[in-house]
Amino acid sequence: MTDTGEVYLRTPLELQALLGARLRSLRRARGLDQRATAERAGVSEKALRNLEGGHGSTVETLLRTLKALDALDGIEMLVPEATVNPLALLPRRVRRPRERNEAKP
Amino acid sequence: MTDTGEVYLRTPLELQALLGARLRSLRRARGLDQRATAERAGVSEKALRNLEGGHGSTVETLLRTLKALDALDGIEMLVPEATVNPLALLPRRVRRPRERNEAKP
DNA sequence: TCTTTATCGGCTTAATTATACCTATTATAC
DNA sequence: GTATAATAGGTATAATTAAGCCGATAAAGA
Repeated sequence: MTDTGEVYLRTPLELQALLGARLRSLRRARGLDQRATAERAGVSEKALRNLEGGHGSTVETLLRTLKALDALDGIEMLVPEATVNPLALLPRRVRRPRERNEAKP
Repeated sequence: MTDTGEVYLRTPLELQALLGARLRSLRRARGLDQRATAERAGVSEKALRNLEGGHGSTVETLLRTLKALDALDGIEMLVPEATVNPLALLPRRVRRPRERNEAKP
């Protein structure tokens, strides 16, 4: 991050690498090794290695790992409930994207 | 979340659904539709629908979407740099998991 | 009513990831 | 030096996801 505190990385590859590195640090801060963490998360050690190494992973593997590391609260901050009124910041939008009901097959 | 502010969902499926719902709210708060968001993210509309619907997704799709929504700062909070000294909280661990160097192929 | 827009879900094929297993490397313990 | 533990990375197969299509549904506007 820059000295202003923003994430400056751009490519998906760099972002994955950053996320993985952070997860690894968090795991170590918890005093857990990959084997124990993978077992708690219910994923394979290889999947955890790929996640930590930034070599491709699924959202499910990520969430399972976060839970195993007791870091689920991070989701709240990652994507907080949007309490912002969508209408408040729509200069160019004419019609408001309405809430859709279930589509009946 | 409970009134104490914690995430109470358990299963990976529920977590994916929550994450997807949050992303959808965030997208709407930005005044974007799925088509424009998918285009900005560089993913297919189907992949974005799966992500928002909690129907399985990859970390790459997640990160691309977050970037398209200008929500990358959330990563900082999701998994902050672990400045905690691992040795400080290792009651049962005998040896410290050392930093490994690159493995030479 | 008819049209347009946004979303949804199914489908097929291609690409990616998960799993299980293996060997190699590094650091620590003995 | 040897043994052990933790991590890295390769491979083959199975499972999952992405992409690109398609038609359907619901809401809003003309």
